[in-house]
Amino acid sequence: MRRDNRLSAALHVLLHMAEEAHPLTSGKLAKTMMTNPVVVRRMLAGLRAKGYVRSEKGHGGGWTLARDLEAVTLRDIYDALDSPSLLAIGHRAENPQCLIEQAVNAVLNQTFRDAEDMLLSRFGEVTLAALSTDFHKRLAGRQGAYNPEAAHEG
Amino acid sequence: MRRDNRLSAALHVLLHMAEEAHPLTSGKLAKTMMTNPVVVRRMLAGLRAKGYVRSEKGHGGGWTLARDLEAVTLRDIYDALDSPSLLAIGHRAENPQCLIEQAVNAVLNQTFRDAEDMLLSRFGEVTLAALSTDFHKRLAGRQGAYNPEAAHEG
DNA sequence: TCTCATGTAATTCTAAATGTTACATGAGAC
DNA sequence: GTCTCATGTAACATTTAGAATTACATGAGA
Repeated sequence: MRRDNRLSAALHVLLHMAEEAHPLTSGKLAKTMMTNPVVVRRMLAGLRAKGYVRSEKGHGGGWTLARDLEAVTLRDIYDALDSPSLLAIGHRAENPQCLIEQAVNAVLNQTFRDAEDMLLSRFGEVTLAALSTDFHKRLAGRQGAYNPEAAHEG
Repeated sequence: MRRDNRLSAALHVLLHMAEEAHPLTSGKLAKTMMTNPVVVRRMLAGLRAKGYVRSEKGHGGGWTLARDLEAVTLRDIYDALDSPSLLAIGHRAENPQCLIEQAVNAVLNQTFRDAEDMLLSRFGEVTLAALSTDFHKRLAGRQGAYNPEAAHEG
């Protein structure tokens, strides 16, 4: 099954924005993400609607963070992306007449619910600030300055 | 995201087989599952390879269970279906040069791994016998005899 | 040898993410 | 004002993997 990358992509974009003082254009971000500007705009539109980022048109325009990194969790971003489904497996009919199917669904549903709850609560525990701290630790380990161009070569 | 139904479908089929003393044809099972005989055969081929079911050709042929219900867990079936991916979300590059992407992946990977482990260990705890018991409880509650035809009407 | 059922390859259908094109809108720069 | 830059968005194309279908070979009774 194909996997939805939007959460990963959104976090990546947000942290890049956090490293820059000026607005970043969707074109620039798209190059960073090796994707298309429209894909970036589409994704960020959801975050803007929830107030996590701002966008401005015209010269010098682009995207900027609208919130403190401490104030935003992965859960917030996940929700802003319209809560894409987390699990790749499921079952056939939601309200089957067949009692066997009901028994199967009962077990699977409970298990799936628990797994989703676990994922969401984990997401709620991690802030963008924590991710940023981790990034800067890695950066210090490399003893290099931040260079978004070089970071995405090859 | 579209969800993979094979685990649910396989469990459903296996429990139907458990209720019948004679072999069930893929055509009959397909009608039960409102799907196509080839889909059923393809799915059951994986289970047969692992020894959970048997198939026989010709008159009176079809599919039968090859193991005790107590001896098979949902995990066994999941593995026999070739371990379809459990999570619908993921990330972009597995070994990104970008340190931001690395930081993002580190958090997401750990979370995803934990969720998958939880699902698999849950699957390992539930036997087909437990599902069957649940089914028979529901059946007793309905005070009806088992009737696979009626169970899948409408 | 006829029929039934599986075995399996090849093809098509489908849904959802992803990617692309095209063009309208609005904000500076000049 | 108008040119350029950048977002906003609709419409369309591509991709991917599961699901469904078609077609035919194989083998086991009746």
